[in-house]
Amino acid sequence: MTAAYLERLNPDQRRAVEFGLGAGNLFPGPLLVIAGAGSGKTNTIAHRVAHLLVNGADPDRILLMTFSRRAASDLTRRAEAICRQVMGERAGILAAGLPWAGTFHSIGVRLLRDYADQIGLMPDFSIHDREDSADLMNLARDDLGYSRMERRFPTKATCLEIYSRVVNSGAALADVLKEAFPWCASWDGELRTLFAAYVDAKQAQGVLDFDDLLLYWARMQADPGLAVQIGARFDHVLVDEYQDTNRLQASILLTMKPDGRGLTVVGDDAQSIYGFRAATVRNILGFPAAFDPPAEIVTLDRNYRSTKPILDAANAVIGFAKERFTKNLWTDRTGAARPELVTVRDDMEQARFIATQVLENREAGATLKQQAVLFRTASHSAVLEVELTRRRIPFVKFGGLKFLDSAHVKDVLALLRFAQNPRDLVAGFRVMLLVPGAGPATARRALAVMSTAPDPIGALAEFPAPSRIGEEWQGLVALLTALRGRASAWPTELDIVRAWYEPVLERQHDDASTRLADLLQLQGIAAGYPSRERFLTELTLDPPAATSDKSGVPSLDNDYLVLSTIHSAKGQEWRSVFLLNAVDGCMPSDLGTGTTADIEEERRLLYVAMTRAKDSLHLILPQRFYTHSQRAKGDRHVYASRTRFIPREILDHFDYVSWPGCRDVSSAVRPAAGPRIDIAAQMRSMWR
DNA sequence: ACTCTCGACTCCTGT
DNA sequence: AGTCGAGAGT
Repeated sequence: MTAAYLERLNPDQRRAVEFGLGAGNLFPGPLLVIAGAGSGKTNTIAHRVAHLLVNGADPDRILLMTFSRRAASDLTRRAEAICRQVMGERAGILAAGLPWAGTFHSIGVRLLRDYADQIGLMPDFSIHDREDSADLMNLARDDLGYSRMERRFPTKATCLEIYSRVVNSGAALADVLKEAFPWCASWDGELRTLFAAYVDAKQAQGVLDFDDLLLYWARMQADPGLAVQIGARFDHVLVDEYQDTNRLQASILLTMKPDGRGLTVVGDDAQSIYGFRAATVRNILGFPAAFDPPAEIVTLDRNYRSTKPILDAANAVIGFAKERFTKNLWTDRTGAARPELVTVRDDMEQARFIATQVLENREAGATLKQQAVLFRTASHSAVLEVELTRRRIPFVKFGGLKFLDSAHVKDVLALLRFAQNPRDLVAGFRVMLLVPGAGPATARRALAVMSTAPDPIGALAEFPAPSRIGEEWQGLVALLTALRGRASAWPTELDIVRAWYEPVLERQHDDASTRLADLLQLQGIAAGYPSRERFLTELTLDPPAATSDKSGVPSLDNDYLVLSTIHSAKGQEWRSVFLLNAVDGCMPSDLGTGTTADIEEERRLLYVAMTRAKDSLHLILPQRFYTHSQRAKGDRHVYASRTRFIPREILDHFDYVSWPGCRDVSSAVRPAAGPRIDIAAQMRSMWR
């Protein structure tokens, strides 16, 4: 069968698709595909999956792990489309899609629920997200008395970060402290005790955190019997974005397919940007040598996305990177425009420049959706968001604070989770504090009673709440009993949850009506899931990524500008890209410039941002920007300089302009925008 | 003993 | 916007 669909690929892509699959051989050795930015990576993986299926692979026995659920469904859809073209009617075998496509974490959950019995785990465990985990860490921290130390003990978030890093990197606590958290090194012993208590608490409550999903999976596979069993479920294992996996994920992979047969990993070491999550570029750099004979390497270095001047500039930036697979992307997309370094006075001007430019682009024929504004840190876009709202330019923001982070949404989810798992202390705590008159002490006592009772909700009904607490306590008990007894079906049970919660909302927030709208939106999302447990699990693992401006979520067919953190922009592309704050202190962020590795990661981050652009790229350099909340005496500004990743030697890859160009004369006379001194603050401080 | 309220302080990236 | 600690209030 001469396959027409293979003709569309370039020779390297074709090699990656066909590797090891000739002449009835269905179980090829390990393959590493180094896929540069814009090199048709997704297309290539989709073709490889399709090629496997066309050659008779069983879709139920293909494990496809990606970085996000969206990437998984993208790939599945494309592979299906190719199969339909090639196989016509016979593609019916793909009716169920690829059942084992998802993120490491979501696959982990499914396997753990399957094998729960054999590893002593309750199959209906609940999953804590980052903040729940931090809250539980805090409970343990309080119990141990660490919150009342003479010297301040690390915050709950820091404790969790340290714990997480130890787990994901497989390093010793002492080493992690020394390298990444030197200011906490003296707490070594206490932290160890704390982590032990944290683990005990999770187990007593039937709760797993994100890290556990990988850790339990890895431990499960450390058992030779189970490793073989699980490995044998899959003929092919494909992993995307391999540069952003950590040690734990690599060990899972290697124990599942020790000889590498059927194993394909794809990634780009130049785009490794999740080191802070313990991802290590070592995984991809060391992949070939993990096998004997070593894995085959295919490099995709032809870029189909960007014009030559943009690509040249990006190559120049990454050219300074310390260590990588040698590869320089090339393209035959011509184009005259070099990327622009645009100097503006401050972040107000930056916002004005972008709004103006975006509208100009639209006049010239680019839709808003074909343009994006990228930034290092979610808060960097605040001024721009105001400006866009003022000019009525619709936008959707990816990254940063999310829908699920707002207190009222978390309250409702905590209610559902507590009903689902009454031993979940974090959920219980949160729920009980909603009742007026109930504080931490009451909640603790009630939860203590529940934790030992065979029927926790029943025990809660018996619990003698202090008399100052009125009927609302009984109302909560009634609600939980109803949810526990499945008094109403999913998702209508959210109606009774909302009925109970609305008065709480009114009492606690001034803007209750906006928040109520969010809850209705949550209910809409809930309707998309078949059951409460699926809803809770999948929402935790795959939360909605975007927040939009206050005017509500633009529906998908509307045109809107994309604002995104660079991290969330991974894998995407736009005709025109603007990068905010391309200055030192933002790129690299002055928070994480401790080690060389940190700096190198920031360099790759800039590279990722630049390679999102197809036709036009603007890097904005505010001459100064304001740092907020430093002093009560008024905001201060700092003078910024161009990011160190674009040194003088490579400046000839850019055009250097300042904005507003033609209004220079008037700006020489007019006072600078933004407060130079905060007189209002001085007035206030006269009387204090 | 416990809850509530207020002001000061901190905010990077995310499965 | 949320967290944390101090101090007032019941």
